[in-house]
Amino acid sequence: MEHTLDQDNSFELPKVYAPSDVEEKIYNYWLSNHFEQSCPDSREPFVIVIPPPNITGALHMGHALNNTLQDVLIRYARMKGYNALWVPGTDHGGIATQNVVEKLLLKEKKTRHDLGRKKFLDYMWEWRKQTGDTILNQLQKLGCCCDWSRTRFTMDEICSLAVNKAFIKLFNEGYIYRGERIVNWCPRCHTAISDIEVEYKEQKSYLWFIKYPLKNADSENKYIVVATTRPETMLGDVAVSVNPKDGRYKNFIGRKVILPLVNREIPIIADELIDMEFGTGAVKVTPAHDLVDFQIAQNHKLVVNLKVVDENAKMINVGKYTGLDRFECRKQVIADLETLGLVEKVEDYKHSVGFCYRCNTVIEPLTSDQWFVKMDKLAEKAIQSIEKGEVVYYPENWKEHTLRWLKNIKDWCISRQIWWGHRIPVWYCVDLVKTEKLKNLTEEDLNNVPIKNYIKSSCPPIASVKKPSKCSCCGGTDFIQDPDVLDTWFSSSLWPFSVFGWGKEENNNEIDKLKNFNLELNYYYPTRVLVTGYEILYLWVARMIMMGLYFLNKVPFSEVLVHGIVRDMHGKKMSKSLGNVIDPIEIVKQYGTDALRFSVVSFAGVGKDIHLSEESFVSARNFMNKIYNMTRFILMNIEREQVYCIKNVTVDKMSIADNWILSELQNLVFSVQKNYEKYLINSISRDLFDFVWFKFCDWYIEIAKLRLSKNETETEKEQKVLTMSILLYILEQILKLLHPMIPFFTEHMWQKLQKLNLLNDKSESIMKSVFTEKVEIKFDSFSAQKFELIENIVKEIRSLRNNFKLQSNAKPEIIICGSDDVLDVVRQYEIYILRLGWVNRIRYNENKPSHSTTSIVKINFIAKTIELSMLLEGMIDIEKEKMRLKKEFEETKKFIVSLEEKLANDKFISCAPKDEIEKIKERYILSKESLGKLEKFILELER
RNA sequence: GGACGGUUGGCUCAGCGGUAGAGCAUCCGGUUCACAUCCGGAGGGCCACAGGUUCAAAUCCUGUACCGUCCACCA
Repeated sequence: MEHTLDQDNSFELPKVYAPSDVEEKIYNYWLSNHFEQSCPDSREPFVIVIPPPNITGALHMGHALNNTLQDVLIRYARMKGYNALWVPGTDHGGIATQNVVEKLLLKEKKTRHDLGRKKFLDYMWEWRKQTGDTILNQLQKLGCCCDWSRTRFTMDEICSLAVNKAFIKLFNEGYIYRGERIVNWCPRCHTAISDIEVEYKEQKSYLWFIKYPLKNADSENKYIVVATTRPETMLGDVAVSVNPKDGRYKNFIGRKVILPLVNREIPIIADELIDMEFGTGAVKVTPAHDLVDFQIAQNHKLVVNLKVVDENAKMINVGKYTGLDRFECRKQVIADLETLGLVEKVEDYKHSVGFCYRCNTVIEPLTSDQWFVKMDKLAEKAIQSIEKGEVVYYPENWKEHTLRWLKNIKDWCISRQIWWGHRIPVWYCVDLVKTEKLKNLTEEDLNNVPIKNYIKSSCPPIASVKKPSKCSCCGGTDFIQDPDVLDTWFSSSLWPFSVFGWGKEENNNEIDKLKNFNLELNYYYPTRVLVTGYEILYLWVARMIMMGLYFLNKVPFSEVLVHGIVRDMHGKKMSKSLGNVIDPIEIVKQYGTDALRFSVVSFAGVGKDIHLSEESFVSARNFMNKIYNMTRFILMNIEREQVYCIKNVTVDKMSIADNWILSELQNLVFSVQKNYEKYLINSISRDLFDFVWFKFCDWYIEIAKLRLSKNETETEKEQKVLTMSILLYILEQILKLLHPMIPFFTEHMWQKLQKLNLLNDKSESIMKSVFTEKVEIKFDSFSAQKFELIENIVKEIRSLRNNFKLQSNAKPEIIICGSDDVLDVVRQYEIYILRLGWVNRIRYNENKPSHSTTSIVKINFIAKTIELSMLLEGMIDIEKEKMRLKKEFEETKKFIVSLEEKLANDKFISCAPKDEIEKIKERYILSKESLGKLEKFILELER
């Protein structure tokens, strides 16, 4: 087993960083040292449970985003001294998974019914063994430091214990009931699904106005006209309903109509639920296929289960229409009604239609016997907790959304008529008489017979994992288990504690592994933060809160970090059918894992969707190369016999550049910590990018080169050691700061530096290093401020060079005029300007010759200006110079006017904060000074 | 029907009460001993629109438009 990484002792690195060469090695190094593992100790835990991906899943950008964020948080927490644990695992994925496997079977021209329940499940388990861990392996490629020794699966032994325990407890305490209700039925998946699993989409359709002939029609009123979008369901109508307040229909209430095509007599009733504005104000009531109609029919004690569409979406109980597909039947019904002259009109109509979120088939609402969880009391507890702030949402607005949903919660249909899942632990006492007829059937066959047909309806069902020994009601000893399985989200809702072995008590001796689970549950639960996209906030997150509170009396996590959805550049959700998918694995191949992670994290504003294209990753890839070369440069300048450490760095020997970069580092370190607390990961990545590239590389390293190249005198040697020590210190800090986002690169470099004994922090792996909360080198912040002088002068020189199209190798002379205090600093650090401005010589306080161009450089921190002239023999066009200066003169003048207005404004002086007024005053002085100088230059040119 | 979010340079986004920022793209110039996946410079925005609050508004409030999302018993 490989416990260390091979790193040679050389200070040289190849010219281009090749992530693919090192990533896998590094990941194996982590694994073999178990750095990602956690066990309870005296530290405070920081726990995340992964939103378990479906076993059918292949890593997509959404996973990349979701898991990178979690990995960043876990790595940061670990460096901050928490006992960090990230629990990985997968979800069995109920319907979705069964669909996938059924499709595979179909290729062999078989259905699940051909195999039968047992064989089919064997087949599924085998399939899951083969491919179910694909996505977890892909997470490893992403660099995720989950504790793999704790990998769970919602259908493994440990999680199943929790599922059974939870169901039985809820059942015995009266939260679970069975009842005939309208459910959302998917005719393709052949199961009920819950309300939130239905996806509504706008559809273009028609609104048909159908005349229902009145019984005992009078001359005035022959018909009542109803409007419907689903004419085929009229065959199952049990009434026509109007609003009791509707004047138009006052005389109709209580009368009867003859339902066309079936010639059934149905009443006209009045119900408040009817919207008078809609259609004709009269509505057909089809209780078996519409939720509202079901309620109305119940209110009026009408038949509620007159089903005309069956579980296959075929018509039943409707004479000649029986057996037709529902949409086929619609056409027939309309045709027949037209023949009878009963279609008054047809209007174009847009309305939303429910689709199965798993297979995109139009949902058929129908009455069915299902298991439900009573949600009101569970929700009430969750509402209180969220309102008390026991769970905090980032961003906050999801709190309100969740509360609103919880306050309007409906009972949760948890039974599914599929085979893949946790079989409902409920047993029915078998009616031997009824079963006599079924005697020759195997248990396999019994599964296909509605349980009503062979159970004793008088005996209550018993919730139990194992077959009960005796019926408490009739003493019978024959039982049959409910054939349905639980909604996949039922097991997911227990995830934050099922992964820690909640449910163990009942099975104490059965699984050795569970020995420590009580201890662990207490230590790790509740977890810290849940990271998820907003699309499963109700489906999953809210339910976890309810279950956590119910079973453990504690919310399962104190924070919810909500991120957005990954979309393409046109704002479309990425999907295979649209062909706009960007495969993270491809990006990894092309740009490296770190670049992928850094990109994704940079784009991910809290709660905001992110838009990606192939090009989105280029910038991060370039950044990786930049920091690679930055490291490479520093290593190139190492001298073996020297010792570099922060002890070599003393304030009195430091330059303004040293002080400046350390002060900038300090600001960075503070803001990074603050932003982690608010989960503003994208701000962190931006700040790091800016510091590293624009401050450290562009300025500090460039200046450091000066001192690194000189190595003769004792002072020079001392200066070189000091500079190298600072460079190495900052490099070390940059690596630590970046590590949570780009773990591979930073570990790679850490190992190298550690081996060369160049690090302050002696941790063997950067994963185990300690986050530096405050810069450990003392620096002088006043000196740091002075760096602005150098920066502004250099920028101005560069700008002038480009303006006058100077050859890149040309080294002009410049003249700088200003007050002594400023010039003292400039003189001291003249060498910086010579180098960065590519200037030959600087003269001070001399008169500028006519062949020069001049600019004003503003130095904000002391509110002074300096004059900067560049000598350009034969390159000056006096007229152009005048124009340039005049333009600047005018702009400055305008600006001064705006400042004067402010300062003359009494209200501004009395209302604005002091700092602000000071700032304006300084600006005013600065601009006045500039203006005077500009005027002088112009006059000189005109002479 | 309700609610939420977005609208900032050609593109992707940051800024969220005090003189408009970054990356990419564009243009100009570059083999100065880390990096052309680079270096230096430049152009480009009355911050969707209309009102209001404020000494001061891209930033707060109200309304409108467009885009996006979620929720609802749209028959």
